[in-house]
Amino acid sequence: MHKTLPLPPLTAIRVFEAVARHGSFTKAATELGMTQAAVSYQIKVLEDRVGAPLFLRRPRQIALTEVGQRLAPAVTQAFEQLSEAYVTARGGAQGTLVISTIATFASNWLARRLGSFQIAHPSLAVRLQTEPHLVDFSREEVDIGIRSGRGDWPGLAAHRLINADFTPMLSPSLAASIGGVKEPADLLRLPLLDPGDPWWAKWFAAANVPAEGLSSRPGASMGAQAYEGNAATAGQGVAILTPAFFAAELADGRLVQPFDLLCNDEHAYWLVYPETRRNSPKISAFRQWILGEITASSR
Amino acid sequence: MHKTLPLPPLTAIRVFEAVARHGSFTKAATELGMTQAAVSYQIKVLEDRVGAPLFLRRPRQIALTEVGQRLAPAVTQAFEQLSEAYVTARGGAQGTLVISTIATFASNWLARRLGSFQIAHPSLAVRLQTEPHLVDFSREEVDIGIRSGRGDWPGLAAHRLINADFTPMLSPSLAASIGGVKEPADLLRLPLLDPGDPWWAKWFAAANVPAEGLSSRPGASMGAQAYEGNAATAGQGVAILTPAFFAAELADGRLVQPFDLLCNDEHAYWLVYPETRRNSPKISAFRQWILGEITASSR
DNA sequence: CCTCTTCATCAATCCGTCTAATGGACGGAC
DNA sequence: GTCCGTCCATTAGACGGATTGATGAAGAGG
Repeated sequence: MHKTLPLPPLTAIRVFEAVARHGSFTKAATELGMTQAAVSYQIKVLEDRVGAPLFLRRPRQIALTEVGQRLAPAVTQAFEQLSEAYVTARGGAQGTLVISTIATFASNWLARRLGSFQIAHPSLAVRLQTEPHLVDFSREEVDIGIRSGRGDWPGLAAHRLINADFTPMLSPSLAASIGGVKEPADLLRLPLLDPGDPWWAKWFAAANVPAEGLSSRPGASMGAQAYEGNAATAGQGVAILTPAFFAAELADGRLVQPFDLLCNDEHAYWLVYPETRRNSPKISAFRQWILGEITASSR
Repeated sequence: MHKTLPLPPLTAIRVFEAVARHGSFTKAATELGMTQAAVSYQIKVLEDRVGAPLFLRRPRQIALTEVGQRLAPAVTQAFEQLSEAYVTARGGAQGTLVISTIATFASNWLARRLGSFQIAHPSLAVRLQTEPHLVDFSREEVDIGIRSGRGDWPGLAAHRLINADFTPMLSPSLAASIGGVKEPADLLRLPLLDPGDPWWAKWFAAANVPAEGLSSRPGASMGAQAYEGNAATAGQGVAILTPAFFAAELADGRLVQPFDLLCNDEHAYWLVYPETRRNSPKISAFRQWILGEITASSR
């Protein structure tokens, strides 16, 4: 049976290391930011534990005893290794940012802007994961998440990015094909992309247009805004989309938004991360960047 | 300019090491002899310092994050090194016993008994240094000292070994050469070894023998009991010696002590060592042995 | 469904560590 | 020699980090 004898107090070892390196209690105290008295105390503690003096107290200088000489190099080396590992880990911790997002946001918003973040933070590697559900940050190795919801996740900090507003959009040529879209009811003369989407019903209701049997209308059901947006851009029909996801298409005229009427879903897209990590450099870097992008694009 | 970033609390690192090794907070707590709550706290502290989670909290088990994986091996290695160095140092500290003694005691008492100590403690290497003055234990690498004096050294523990008694001794044949030594004055008919030794004057005074001009008597002055003892054994004269140093010669008849009258010097031979080290294994081993030898030889 | 195990959290406590002041020992300057 | 500056040791006292014990939440297994 082999009983491992307990290590002496590590603070004492650390102090010993500094003293051995400097050959002086006072200088070690300065380096460690503590009093010479504290150093003296710690050395005494360690000497008690080891069972032998570690230093010879000579006038104006100290010298390592044989025991001390045997201990010092290994201790110094161990601390160097520890320090190096810590720095590396810390660096690694700051070097990779793992984002868990939902596909819609990734493809319609993040993808085309992420480049500017990477340019701003060249030392940060970004790993983008799209997952249907909000990850549990304590179980998965994820730094930040982007999710839709109400922003009320316990233990998580949440910043509202964009509202899940929706309104019909179509290509200018498709609008022209019926002589322009002047009022909401005009849309019913065009093919609706995914007419079963509950957003259509909501929007027509808000527009005061009776629109029964929408879900029975022929049309494609694609389920992801990116696809519907592409289809609309190609002039294949009218899609009901979140404008913030198609700012570029609206700006350059590939899509038009015929009506100002926006509906929304009571929920929004949020940036979320564990409250406790709010000060992590990479997290605040990303937060700062994305919130800046949001205000810039809504201007 | 390169600022060394401070290491995180070492207790936290130690806890982390144990947790990483066991893959369990609870088991690590058991190994470290503390509560699971304390382990949890320390890990959190370290995670705060590192700036990233070190473990993924999965049900019924934990797993290292990437950062943790990078940190753990180096930390374990560093602690192994530390532990090994500590054990070695501790072993070395206990493996060598440095005795600083005065020549007289070494040659007349210690030398012929030390063997039994080494047999009793085969793992202890003994280094015997003879020095005229009491060393300063805080400046010289010495574990124990044997010195004559009054036993009142501040900061030092002192055990009386033998009194510095003295009485005349001579070889049986020399005594027979004058028909036997019957009374103190008979000694004056024989050559005295080192007649200038103040011990002679003291002893004759105590014996009520007028003995003027002792120091002017012809004789050898050797100054060390060992030499005088040898000379006396060889029948070259009468020496005034400390009986405890010649127990063997008295026992086997090489020397005789004609009178019971002992004088002494007010001082004795002492075993001394720093009070603070009284519990050091090698010191108590030696103390126990030498005090046992003393009582055995005075029995 | 209940139980057991695991980790997280909280408030209260304890003890290890540190500080400030002081003293002793020594070396160097004058 | 005397004074001064530097160094380490010691002490009492205060602070704060570490620890505890109780409790809660989550999940696995019977």
